[in-house]
Amino acid sequence: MTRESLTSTALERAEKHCKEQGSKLTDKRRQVLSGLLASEKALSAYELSDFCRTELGHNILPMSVYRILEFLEEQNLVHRLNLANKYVACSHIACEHEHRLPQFLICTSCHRVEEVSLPSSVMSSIEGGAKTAGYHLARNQLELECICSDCPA
Amino acid sequence: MTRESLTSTALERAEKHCKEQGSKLTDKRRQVLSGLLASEKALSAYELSDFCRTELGHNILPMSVYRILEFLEEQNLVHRLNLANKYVACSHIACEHEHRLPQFLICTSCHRVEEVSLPSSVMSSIEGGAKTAGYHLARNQLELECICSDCPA
DNA sequence: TCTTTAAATGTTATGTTGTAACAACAATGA
DNA sequence: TCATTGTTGTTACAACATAACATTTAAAGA
Repeated sequence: MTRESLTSTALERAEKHCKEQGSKLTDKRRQVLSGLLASEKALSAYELSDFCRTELGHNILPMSVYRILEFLEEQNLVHRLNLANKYVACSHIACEHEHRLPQFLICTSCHRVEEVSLPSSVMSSIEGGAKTAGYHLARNQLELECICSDCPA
Repeated sequence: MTRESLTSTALERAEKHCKEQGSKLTDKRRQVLSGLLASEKALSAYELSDFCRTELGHNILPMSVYRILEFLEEQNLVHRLNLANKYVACSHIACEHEHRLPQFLICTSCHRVEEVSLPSSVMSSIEGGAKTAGYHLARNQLELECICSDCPA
């Protein structure tokens, strides 16, 4: 399947998903989401604003991008990477997977991001380690600084 | 042992450590490090500049704090938390432990930080998961968003 | 000791990221 | 139509981080 058709499938699904939640995927929101879907790598809000303008011809100021990303994140359509202060589209919008807790491998060199699911045994043993120290996980989202196979070590 | 004596022990060790590396723990660097040691929680460079001035009477501008933190991080005397953009003193300066790969439990509510060591089996299984996806870990530093026992869930 | 050099810190300016507050506009339902 | 709510536009500003260059301090050699 081409990237374009994947994107349009994802946008359809996203629209349907929003409708089910009683909210709307407006034009601007669709533009921001399609920007993220079109990007190979994680983008900051400012980068995404630039990307939408220069690559897609959509003029969306950074402030709006922030608001829209916040909305999309609530809808689980995008993920915020706290380690990089950047955003990625959820890689499961266009597929039928049930939504699992996401873990991210972030290439610190080229900012490519892979969304994976580590074995639940790993997550539970991390949770156990935290509990021993008197903490509990606030968020089952793991972000790992990596180097991807395309980048020199 | 009191907090003060722990701090002075840590400063002695830090000075010795720097000497061995052929570098120097200058007055300013000592002041910044003692600020971090005195703080209960992770601090940003600006917060640390304020803390040094108001609590310790040391006037160190943020620009200098950044430079000094960079130095201290190279010496493994402080750790930078990318998840929070803040810094903590290494909790093993004053003890004789061999230095292990650090993992951090960060309370997102009060910013207290616990430096722990998860079982190496956990780390290797994470590493394995990354490898499967064609990535390898750039940094064996794990940062987890948590809630500590003092904060309401 | 004096001089030269390098390292550390001071200073100013500016770039980047993120949020607050309010105005304008659009969609919806009574 | 009018009132209400949600969305986007606009301006201002706060917080975080770095660049460039000046000044001071420390170290090393003549």
